[in-house]
Amino acid sequence: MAEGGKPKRDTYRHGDLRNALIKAGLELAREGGPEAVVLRAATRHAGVVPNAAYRHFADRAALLHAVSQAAMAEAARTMEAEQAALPPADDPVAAARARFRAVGTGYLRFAQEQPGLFRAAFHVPGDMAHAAAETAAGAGGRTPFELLGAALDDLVETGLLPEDRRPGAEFLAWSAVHGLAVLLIDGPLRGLHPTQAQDAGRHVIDMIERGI
Amino acid sequence: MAEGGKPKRDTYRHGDLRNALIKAGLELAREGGPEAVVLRAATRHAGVVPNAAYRHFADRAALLHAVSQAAMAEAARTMEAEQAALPPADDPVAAARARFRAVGTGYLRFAQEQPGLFRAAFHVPGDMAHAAAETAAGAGGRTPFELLGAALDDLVETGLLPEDRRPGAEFLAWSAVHGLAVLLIDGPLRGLHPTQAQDAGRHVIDMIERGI
DNA sequence: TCCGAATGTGGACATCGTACACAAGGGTGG
DNA sequence: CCACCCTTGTGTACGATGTCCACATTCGGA
Repeated sequence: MAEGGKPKRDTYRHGDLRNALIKAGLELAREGGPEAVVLRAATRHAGVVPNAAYRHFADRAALLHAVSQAAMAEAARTMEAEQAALPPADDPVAAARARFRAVGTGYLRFAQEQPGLFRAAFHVPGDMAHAAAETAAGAGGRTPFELLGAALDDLVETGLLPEDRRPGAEFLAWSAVHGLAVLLIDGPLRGLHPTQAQDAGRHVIDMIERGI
Repeated sequence: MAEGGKPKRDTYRHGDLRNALIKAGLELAREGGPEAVVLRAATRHAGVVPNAAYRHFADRAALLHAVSQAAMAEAARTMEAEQAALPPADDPVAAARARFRAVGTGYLRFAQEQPGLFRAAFHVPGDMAHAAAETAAGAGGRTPFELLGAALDDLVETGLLPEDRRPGAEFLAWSAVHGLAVLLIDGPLRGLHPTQAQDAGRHVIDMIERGI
C-alpha cells in the first residue's frame, strides 16, 4: 500500500548528516528557541533514525551547542550588515561612532527579528566562553563579541573614548544591550512596537556612550 | 519485607500540597535553574503521586510560574536587605543615591549567590509582565521592579536625576544590571572572583548613573 | 580484494508530562 | 446525626524524549 511519500534518501549513507542536523536544529530554534531543538525532531527532519545523531554529536547538548554557534554566526552577519548599510561618512570620528552604534542596533535588530535564534545563540549551555570560536563568526570572520571589541578600539583610536576607559568596556556595553534585548523579546517590553523598540535601543546606546 | 522508610504522610489529604510543591520546586530551581523544576520530582518530594499536582496547577508551566514568582520574591528580599544594611546617612541626597545603588548591587548579589533561583525568577515562560504581581514581592511588599522604580523616584526627588529623564529610566537601569548578571552567571564573566564581580557591578552602576 | 573504521539501523529502557477513571474524606444541608 | 457531593489524592496508561547496546551496511585503504 502506497509507501510513505517521505523524502527518504536512497543511499545508505547520508553524506552530510552533521550539517543537516545543525541546519534542522537551526530551523527548530528559529521558532521555539533552544528548548525546541529536539534531537529526535532534528533526525526526523534529516530523514534519519534518532541514534544516527550520536555519530556526530556526543549528546543533545552537543548538538545544541553547534546550533548555538551557528545562530551566533547569523547574529554576527546581521550586525555586519547593519554596519555595511551605514551611509559613507568622510569624518572618521563620526564614522567610528556610527559603526559602534551599529553594533548595538544590529544586535538588537537580530534579537527582535529572530528571537528564537537569539535565545539559542546566547542560551549558554554552561559554557559560553566559546563566544570566540570561529564557528560563531559572520562573513567577516568576526564573532559578535569581536565586532564589539573592534568598534570600541575604533572609538579609542578616534579619541572618542579615553584609553583608560577602554579595558572592560565591552562588558559594560554588552551588558546594557543584551539586557535590553532580553527585556524586548520576553520581558516587560515584549510586544513593543518596532519603532518604540528602536527608540528604546537608541536610549540604551545613548546611555552607554555617556556612561562608558 | 521492610516497607519503604519514606516519610509518607498518614492522612489521605496532604493539607498544604500547593505550597509544598512550590517549596519543592524552589529547591529544585535553587540548583539547576528552571529546567530542573520537574513536576514529578516535586510531587515525589512532597510524598504524593504525580497527578496530584494537577489539582493545584494546570500544568508544569503553571507550577514553574509559581516557583518563578517565589524566586522573585526572594530576590526582592535580598535587595531590601542590601538597602537595609546601608549605613545611616544624614545627607538625604547621598542616601537616595546609596539606596539606588543598593538596588543594583542587591540584584547582582542575588544573581551570584543564587544563580539557579535567579534564572528561574527571570525565566519568563512567555509572560513576564507579572513582575508586578504581589506574589513576587518581598517582605516590604514590593517587587524587584517596584524597588527599582521607587529608588529612581527618590533620585528625582533629591534632584539627582532630572525629571525629564525619569520616564523609562527603569528600563535603562534594568537592562544594564540584568545584562551584567547574565554575563556573570553564565556568560564570559562566569566564575569571576567575587571581588572582581563586585568591581564589575560598581562599574556598570557607575555607567548607569552617568548615562541614565 | 579484503578488512577495519565510519556511519546508519533496530530495539529497548527510564523518565517525563499529562489524560481518564476511580477512591477517599471533609464539609454541609436536611 | 447522617447522607450526599465536591475536593483532593491514586492508579493506570499513553506518547514523546534522550540515550544505551548490538547489529548492518558501506567506504577507503593495505
